[in-house]
Amino acid sequence: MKQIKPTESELEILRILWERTEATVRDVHEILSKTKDAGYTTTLKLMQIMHEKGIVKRDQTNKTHIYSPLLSREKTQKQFMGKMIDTLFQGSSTQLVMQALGNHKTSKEELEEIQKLIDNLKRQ
Amino acid sequence: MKQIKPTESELEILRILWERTEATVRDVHEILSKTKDAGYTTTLKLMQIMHEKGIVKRDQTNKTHIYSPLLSREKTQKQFMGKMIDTLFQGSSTQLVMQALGNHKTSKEELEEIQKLIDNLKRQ
DNA sequence: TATTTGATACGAAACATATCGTAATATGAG
DNA sequence: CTCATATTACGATATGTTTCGTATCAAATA
Repeated sequence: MKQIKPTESELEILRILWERTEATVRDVHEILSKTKDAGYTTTLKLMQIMHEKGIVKRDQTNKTHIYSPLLSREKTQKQFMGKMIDTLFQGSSTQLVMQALGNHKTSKEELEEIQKLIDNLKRQ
Repeated sequence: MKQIKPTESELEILRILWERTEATVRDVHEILSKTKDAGYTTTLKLMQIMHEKGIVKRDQTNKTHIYSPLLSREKTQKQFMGKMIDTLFQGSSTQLVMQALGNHKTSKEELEEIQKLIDNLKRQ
């Protein structure tokens, strides 16, 4: 089993691809350049590398290639969460949850949604 | 405000320092080498770099230096969680919590502890 | 005191990541 | 068809991370 671990920059690109399911380099670059200051070829190169690594696939029937993610958001979330829980939360996902809830303002509605989930989990 | 972001290897060392509040290079290396295959000087160098970066402080009154963390576990947790929520969970800590709860087995006691926290939060 | 042992310091090498300049190429406008 | 433009490809550079060999030094010990 191979563990592909996207880098920081790759994650930024993946985030965009996850949102729109597919995009060209220009699309991605346009969005990226709103918050980040890098040239077009930089984004291109990154996406080419991601393709080599198997992080994204691309349709190159047309001159302008269209990229889409091969790693699912869920799988990637799990992967990073696992690492995080191990090294930062002493293996306890509960600690992580407490941290997350304690430090970020969460609306009443969201809290209730979480409660519902917990009730379900307890029932098993 | 400077953002010190420990690397992967640095986190592994920090984890050990957080657990024992202080340790020598040998201590750290001993523990590390149980799970990782690297030479003593590698660990030493890493800890020296961490010192330069201000991630750890060291008492060098004796020949054998004693290291301790300068970054708190809590602060580091927050930092990484923040990044994670942004890039992987669309800014929603709730989504992260749901993921964490859904994917890892959590005991009934822990679930109740979380519920207590939620009740408190809702009361505010 | 001379030797061994265990520690730090230093520098180099091997990788990986991020950035970008330039070249090649296809497409569409005139 | 020719030219301008948008795109990909390629390669080089800069920077950061990880690894380790060798040198140096201090303390214990024989």
